[in-house]
Amino acid sequence: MSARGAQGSDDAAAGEGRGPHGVRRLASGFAHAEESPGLLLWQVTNRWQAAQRAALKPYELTHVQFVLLASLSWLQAEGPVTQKRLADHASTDPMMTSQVLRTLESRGLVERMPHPHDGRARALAVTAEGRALADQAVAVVEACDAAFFAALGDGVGAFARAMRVLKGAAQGY
Amino acid sequence: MSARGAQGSDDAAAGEGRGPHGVRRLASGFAHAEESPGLLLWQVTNRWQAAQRAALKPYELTHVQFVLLASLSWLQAEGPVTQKRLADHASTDPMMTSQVLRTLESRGLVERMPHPHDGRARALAVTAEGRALADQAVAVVEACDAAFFAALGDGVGAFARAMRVLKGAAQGY
DNA sequence: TGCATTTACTATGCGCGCTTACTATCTCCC
DNA sequence: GGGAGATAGTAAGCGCGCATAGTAAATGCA
Repeated sequence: MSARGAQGSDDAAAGEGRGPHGVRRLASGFAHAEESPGLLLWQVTNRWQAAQRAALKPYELTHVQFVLLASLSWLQAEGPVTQKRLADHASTDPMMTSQVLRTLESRGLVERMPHPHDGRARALAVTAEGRALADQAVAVVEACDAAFFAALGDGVGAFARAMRVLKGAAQGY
Repeated sequence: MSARGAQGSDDAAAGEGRGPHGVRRLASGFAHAEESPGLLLWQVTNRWQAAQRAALKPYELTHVQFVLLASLSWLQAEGPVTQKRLADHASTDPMMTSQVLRTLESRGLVERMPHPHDGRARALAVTAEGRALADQAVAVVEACDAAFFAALGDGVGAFARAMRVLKGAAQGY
């Protein structure tokens, strides 16, 4: 990429070691947006999504489509799965879940049948084709994930733990 | 990658500490999507964005609009800022940067003048109103950020370090 | 039993994040 | 000087992520 050097110099000089937990400054006129944990989180996730997108491209699946397909494969062993249950498990928005599932249905990867006991709900099922695709995709996604987090080395365990803490803390929103 | 025996009967039990870097399994029939680092990263970021959205709502700013506005405030002390320079600094997509800046321009928060030395480029500037809004927003965003990462306690330093490692590693995409 | 509340799902709309394709300008190099 | 390639920016379009609002069916409670 282009001006890595120039940017790196002023960024690093200004942003480094300000305080124990990233105390940043709000000067009289402008903010030092810089590298807050949240900003880093956002930027890294964007990169991660780009990596996932690239890995899933051969299968014509988006990241969310893959997550829902794989989650459904996992869940459906325990009986009929509703859209809400799937959305809860995957932490996806119910509205988006509905929309993505209809896309997957139109591609013949899942089925959305009426629920046996609840007239409002749908009973979801992965088709044979969907299952086969998910099996392939899982492999490349896990390889992609491993490559992405390889830079952390042994630190990936601590990282995942921190993520679970944050996820749990943010639950109460 | 590593072929492993059948795993897991249930979510929580099965997902815990499998190996140094999250070796998960692809069983005969279904994937154990579970809690991979990447999935956690994605879910946590969605929560963080929701928190930011809520914090910025009173100012009628989205997260990206805020980032670009604040970044521009920070950058423009060093001379004329082009859209590309801003996009590089904020790690945002150039296309989206263009679009968001025009939104900010229509609200009178930034100006997009012709660049003095480059006929292709734009010289960006924050208006007085934009600067005032950014100053207010920075405060609430930082408070929001602090609250979000408070659950990590002292671990936030290690977390930010890990994020920088991942960001650097993902640079080579 | 009858009615209010809750719940599962869907329609619409906005903004992000990115892809592809295009114009206009700048820069390099002959 | 002049052409080739790189670079700054924009147009159109797709899918996620969510807010708002609405329908229909299930549940709770008198």
